[in-house]
Amino acid sequence: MSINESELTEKNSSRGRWKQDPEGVRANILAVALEEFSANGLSGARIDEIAAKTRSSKRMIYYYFGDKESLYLKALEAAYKKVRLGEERLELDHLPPREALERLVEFTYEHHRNNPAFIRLVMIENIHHGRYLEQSEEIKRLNAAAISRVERVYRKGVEDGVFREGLTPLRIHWLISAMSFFNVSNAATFSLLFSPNLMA
Amino acid sequence: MSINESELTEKNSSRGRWKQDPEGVRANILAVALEEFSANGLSGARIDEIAAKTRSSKRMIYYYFGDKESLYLKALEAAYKKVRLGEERLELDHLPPREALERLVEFTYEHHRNNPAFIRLVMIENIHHGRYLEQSEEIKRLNAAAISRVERVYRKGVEDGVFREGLTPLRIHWLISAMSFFNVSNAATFSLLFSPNLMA
DNA sequence: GACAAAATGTACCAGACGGTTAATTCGGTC
DNA sequence: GACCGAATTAACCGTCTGGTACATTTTGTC
Repeated sequence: MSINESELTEKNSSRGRWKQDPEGVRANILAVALEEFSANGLSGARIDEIAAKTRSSKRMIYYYFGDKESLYLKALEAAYKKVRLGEERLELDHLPPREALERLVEFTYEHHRNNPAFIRLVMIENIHHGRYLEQSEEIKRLNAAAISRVERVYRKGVEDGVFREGLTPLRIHWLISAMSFFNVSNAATFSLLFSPNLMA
Repeated sequence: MSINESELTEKNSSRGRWKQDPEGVRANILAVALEEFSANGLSGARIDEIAAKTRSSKRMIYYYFGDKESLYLKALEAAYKKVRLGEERLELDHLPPREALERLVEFTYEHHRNNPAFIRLVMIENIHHGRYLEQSEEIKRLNAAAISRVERVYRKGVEDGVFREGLTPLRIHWLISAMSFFNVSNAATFSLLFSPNLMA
């Protein structure tokens, strides 16, 4: 799943001797697509532009992904996979509830801060009313797992008496997301409010 | 050029007598544009589509607004004008600080909830890194005024001893916005988490 | 009612863009 | 070393879409 950037630096000087590397090409296209879609939106992104930034060609995009929308969906999937996998690696179940929650919050905050592309993709998807998210059983599964993780931590916390009752895992997830998300998502419109004459 | 134009077929049965209403046309175009841009983004919105939903024509859009980006900017401006004007009408200065703040929070929350088109436009603008907001002195002015309002309320509140010190008006504005915004902005991706099997 | 200026209608275009066709080359296999 | 399917290339294509040219109608003014 990692993108191997080694070799491939062959100069096809003598012959048209390109290396075949299907998985690499796929991953490379996906990475570029993620960046482009997140920067320009689904309709704003240009297949030709994506192709140009890729190590391969436009034809390959269609060969592996079929059409623009499918490519977008795969990019979205990849982005969600990354966050959720990161959360899973925290191994919250092995921690006392309070620390688990702290760790989750910190991870989420840092992840969002370091991955504005993900945030923008989610914003874009929300503008589409989640039309594409909806089509991905994979993403639904990943998100359900995320909620489960929160639920396990919360339940244990309530049992231990360190968390108050009456909250739902969904609400907790919402709170964590909201605070971490908005900071990044609305950074642009907010940074305008930091203009000099406002800092009096 | 040819002699026989044969144009009297049925060009305008009732003597093409359309009404002229510049301001109305302008406003109508803006309203439709706001809706379309907020639904499809800057690149996703179609001028032809906007024109079709308008009472006038594509020609008029270009006559009054020049090009697509300018139209988008004017729509964005109109949206901001509406919120800020709403805030101004609250007349917070005439209220005790605590009530003023409550009133502002409630207004913001309700406004965002009732104007998802505005929220989506702001999201779209953030995806563009605020490239267009930046160009509008009008919006900057409106936002600065909004911060000032918060500042006056906060300062009076601190003087009266009902608010604690150490906060900045910007931070307060941020908090109010964040909580009201996320609810609407991420409604789509979150509603998927409400799927039946998650409500256990 | 003549005239200019503002406002609107009609028809059209050039380029962008998503997607395709058909041919070529690679990697492995027998 | 012939053969086949997977991978890849290069050249196209049809349509969509932002934008325009030009004619025409309305309104205000003298």
